Amino acid sequence: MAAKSANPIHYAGDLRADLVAEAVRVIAADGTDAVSLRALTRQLGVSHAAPKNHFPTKEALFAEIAREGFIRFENALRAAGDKASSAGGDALAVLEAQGMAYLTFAEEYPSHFALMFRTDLFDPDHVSAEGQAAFQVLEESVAAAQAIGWHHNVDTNQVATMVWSTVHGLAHLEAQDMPVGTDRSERAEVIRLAFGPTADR
Amino acid sequence: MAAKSANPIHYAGDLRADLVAEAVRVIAADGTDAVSLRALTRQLGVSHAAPKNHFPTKEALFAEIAREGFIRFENALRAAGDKASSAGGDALAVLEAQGMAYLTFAEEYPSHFALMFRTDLFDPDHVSAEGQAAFQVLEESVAAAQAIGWHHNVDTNQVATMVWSTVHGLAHLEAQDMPVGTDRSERAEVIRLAFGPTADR
DNA sequence: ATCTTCTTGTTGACAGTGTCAATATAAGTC
DNA sequence: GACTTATATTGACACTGTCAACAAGAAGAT
Repeated sequence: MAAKSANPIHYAGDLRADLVAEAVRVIAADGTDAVSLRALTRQLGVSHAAPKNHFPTKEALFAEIAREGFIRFENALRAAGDKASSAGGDALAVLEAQGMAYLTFAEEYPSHFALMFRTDLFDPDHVSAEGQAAFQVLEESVAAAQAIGWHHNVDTNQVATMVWSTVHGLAHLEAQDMPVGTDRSERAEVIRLAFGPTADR
Repeated sequence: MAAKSANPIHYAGDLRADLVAEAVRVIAADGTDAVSLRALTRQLGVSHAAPKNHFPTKEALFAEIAREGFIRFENALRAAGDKASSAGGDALAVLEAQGMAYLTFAEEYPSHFALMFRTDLFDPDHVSAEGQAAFQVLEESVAAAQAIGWHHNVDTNQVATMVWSTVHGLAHLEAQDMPVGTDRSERAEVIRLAFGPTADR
């Protein structure tokens, strides 16, 4: 009867998923710099080199979190748009709903959001597909809003960039706890201000 | 005749300034995570503990760079506003000029910009005064634009937040080399889109 | 001028980090 | 059964930020 084997070979559970989950926790608490692979392994009760099999490098772990972030992100945008649409909202209402979803996402998944745009922490090529898919959702909504008259005489790319920038900037400033001058409860007003009716609609 | 003394006691130059300058170089090239105090000392030819006298910790070095960033930032905003104003531009033209200055700053000082909003890398209290001063410049310009009719019936804080978010978001996305869908040469159009004439002006 | 104190640098040590190589065990495959 | 593959282990390496103890020169006081 071997006394407490020193070699429990297989991890009880999904180490890959648990590494991601634990890293997400650490990032939310103390930022991306606070992530230490060895600390993660200690927390999960495995040896310091165990992550190697799932993520060859720390960068790979970060890339995976960012990738998952972009996927959830796109889903959140689509869900918000669909909901607004089936509630009878017009194309501009859909766009506003997606803007709010952007902010909600950044608030609900701060760790993912913190990584998604940190191109210095991982190779952006590994998530470019997911990132472009997310931007495309916004771009489609912008085009739809233009079709009903909103900024109808302006290049779609430009309007989409404006929309994305506004909502991304607010999300980023809020994520950094910047004193944005206005209360978070008034985010909808701020978005409506940028997306709001123009002279030609 | 002492052969190449092993103890050059005083650094020939301003070590504090050189540490900052070298760190800025590294950040611009490889991001904040690539900054290593020991690598900096090697580059400057001093011992690994030399920075201690000027920056007790790495965080202090980052805070100093961010602080300098916010100061230059405020100056850039003021200069752009003054220039537009004395060129005969109205309050809205001033605001647009400051928006462009925001983007130019992020482009010219990418390292400072990368640090300024990284509240996980240093104590934000150390730069809050400089940060608020910069935001106040924008807020004043917004108030002036409202005085000539632009979004005149909306809370100034909300409009200022919208303005800041848009311009900050675009700067941040560009800094991360995100495919913002529109060319950089069209940034002015994007800003004008967000700050542009509304139904009531 | 001498003594003292302060500033700014030095060396040496410490625990902690990511990554690699070599190894061992369990699970899956023929 | 034997063989391969996947997953984990230990041990090592160079590197990191920080601390303590110390030294040399500058600045000030007497």
